[in-house]
Amino acid sequence: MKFSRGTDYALHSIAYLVSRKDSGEKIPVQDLASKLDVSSTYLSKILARLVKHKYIIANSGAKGGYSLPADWADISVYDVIVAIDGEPTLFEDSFNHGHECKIQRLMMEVETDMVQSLKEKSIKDLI
Amino acid sequence: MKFSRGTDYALHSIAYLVSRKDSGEKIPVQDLASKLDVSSTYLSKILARLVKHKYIIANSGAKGGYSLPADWADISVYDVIVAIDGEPTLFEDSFNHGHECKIQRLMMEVETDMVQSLKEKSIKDLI
DNA sequence: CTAATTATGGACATTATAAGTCTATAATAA
DNA sequence: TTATTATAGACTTATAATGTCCATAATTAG
Repeated sequence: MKFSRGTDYALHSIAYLVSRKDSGEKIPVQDLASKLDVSSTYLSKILARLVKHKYIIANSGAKGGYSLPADWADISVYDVIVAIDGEPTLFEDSFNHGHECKIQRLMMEVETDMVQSLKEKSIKDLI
Repeated sequence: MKFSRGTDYALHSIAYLVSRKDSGEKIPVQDLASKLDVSSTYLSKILARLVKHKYIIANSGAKGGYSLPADWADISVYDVIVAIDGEPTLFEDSFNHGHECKIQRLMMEVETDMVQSLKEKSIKDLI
């Protein structure tokens, strides 16, 4: 019933990138990892998924690191969650009674509301 | 990011009890277990938690089984979830930056909305 | 009363998944 | 061309949910 720690790492990483965006510097994973007190190899894996989705930009080589794309302000908290954990689903009905199952339908409503709510939360709100 | 299967078992069990309440019969765990195709020993453990919270009534002995309390209609989906999984929390901030952490605050909003939504869903809606 | 029936509880085993590590490789710029 | 950075795969570890087994307690039909 929780989002993964990876999502937490991702959100904090992006938040840090946003806070530093005006400096123009690229931030290597080591910097982020020590900031968040997480192993850099593990954080790498998390960030790689954000790169795949183009929510951050990876720059190899000396003076490289991660930076934000031009359209960073459009990213929502929902986007980050999907990139890390996949589609958030609150409830998996073990007995697939299908659409006529009231329990399923009821929980789906809650899930839909939550997703909507997450989509409305922008990365901009993390500043 | 999901509610446990136990919650699913619990909701379906209660829904069945509700659907049969007019018959006045007590439903033994074997009946519920075969209905849901779950082992009865495991389902027992789930139901025991509902009994502790007085959401269902256990009756030992021959012709015994589970039944509903007088105030069954007041039970919410939220109540059942708390009884089985404990308080639902969507997000556990690994870096407890406390209240000044925007990420934490933002996710807490989503969580609060979800809890509110679950509290509004009544067991009556499962009929 | 007593025997059959039902629930409860504790210890244990299993499984699934998240979390994390290690190491080799690819990319890039100084 | 070398140092620096990211990527990727295989692997281990940790943790929690899930499930089993068996002994015990409660209750009621007969």
